[in-house]
Amino acid sequence: MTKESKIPNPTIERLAFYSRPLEALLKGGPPVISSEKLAGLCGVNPAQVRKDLAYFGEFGVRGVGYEIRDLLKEIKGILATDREWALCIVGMGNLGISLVENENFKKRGYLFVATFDSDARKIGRQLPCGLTIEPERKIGELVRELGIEIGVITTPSRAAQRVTEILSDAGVKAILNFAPIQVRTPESCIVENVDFSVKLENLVYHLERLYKGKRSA
Amino acid sequence: MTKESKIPNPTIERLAFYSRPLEALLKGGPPVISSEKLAGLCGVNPAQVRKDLAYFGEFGVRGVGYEIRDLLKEIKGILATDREWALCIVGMGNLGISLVENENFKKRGYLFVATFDSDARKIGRQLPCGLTIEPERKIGELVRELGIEIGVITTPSRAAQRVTEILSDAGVKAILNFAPIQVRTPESCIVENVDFSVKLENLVYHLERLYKGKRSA
DNA sequence: TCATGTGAAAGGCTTCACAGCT
DNA sequence: AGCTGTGAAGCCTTTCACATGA
Repeated sequence: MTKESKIPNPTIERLAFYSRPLEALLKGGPPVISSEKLAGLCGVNPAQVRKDLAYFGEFGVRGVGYEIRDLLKEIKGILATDREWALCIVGMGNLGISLVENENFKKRGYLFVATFDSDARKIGRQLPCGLTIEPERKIGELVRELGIEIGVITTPSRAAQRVTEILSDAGVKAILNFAPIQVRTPESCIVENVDFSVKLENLVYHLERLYKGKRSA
Repeated sequence: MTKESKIPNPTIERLAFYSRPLEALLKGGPPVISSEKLAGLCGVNPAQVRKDLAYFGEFGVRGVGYEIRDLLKEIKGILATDREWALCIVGMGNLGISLVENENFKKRGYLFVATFDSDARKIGRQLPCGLTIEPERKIGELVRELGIEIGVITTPSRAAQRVTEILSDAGVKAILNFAPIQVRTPESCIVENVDFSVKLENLVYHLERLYKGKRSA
């Protein structure tokens, strides 16, 4: 690619962010968009949009803007969302089920191909999406067999570390962890955490400040 | 409070983060913890921990560390999680249900007191937690009646903007949005977004780079 | 003329290193 | 002696402002 020396992490997050309105804009409207307009839709600075994109190449036309279809293709190529990824999920409570059944993932190429739980009462149950809940001891076997690269953890906190180890031993290279705990992984395995409560705590902190009449950003 | 001139946003997120292991440590073990140990548990730099806490006061004892019980109390006071918050949720699909039924929220004082949906087939259904799904037109009435300060959006993207407006008109002051779309709100209403796919896109970007043997942080 | 691409400046956050207490 | 609290340095990210090119 172009120069790609060192890409800021926030840039990667924003690329994913940019792709959302671009997808919507594909379905009608002008075929070209300016950095200013895209920035407006995403709530960021126009220069930010240009700089983010410029890390990876020159996708725009000066005086005109960015061709939406091309831009989206480039972004998907950069993020590697132009291919399908096989995922498994461990912990089939309400949250696990809601993720597996979520159509947004499938649309974006994230395919759940196996589901696991440790609860004997859940094992063997068939889900609406067609998958059957497997026992945790089958993780190693199925990860290898199905070429699963990403594991999703939706277990209670106390099980998260154990499951992380099982997954990384099985060869999973990336983990999306919904348990509100910091899991340790070997170098070979990347983790992203999703913690809803942290977001709520952010909100209530700022709410409280507003109530007290303090100015904050 | 102390000086509190301008608190970095990441500091607030980390405070929530710190509270997780502290809660676990309350149940046994030594009553005091050093910034180094807490930092280790959270995967951050010890100086970061000290600086974060020092924005709000002097909670530690030099040469000793931080009293766990006191520190947790202070953090909860700062984040305003030492009181209960009334929430409502709009969009009772699988994700909505999993949030309402999630015990973690209740434990932290986030109480769902009303649930809404626009689908006539769902309205009137009683949930395991005891709440009944109400029609969206009742949002205004119930928000006022129950003193709801925070709204959670788990609708499809296309409904998210409309619901945001209904909620903010009703007087909700903060919104936690799970729809993968940027919603616009009046100044009086704060938003936090949770987008699972963005996290996955981050993971696959880094995975792809690893496969290609490129070094990245 | 218009909007991109990009050095340079500004701003914000993290880490260092050590003074200050216990 | 040990660990906190904190100015200062360093690093990273964002924003500005304008040269560049359609």
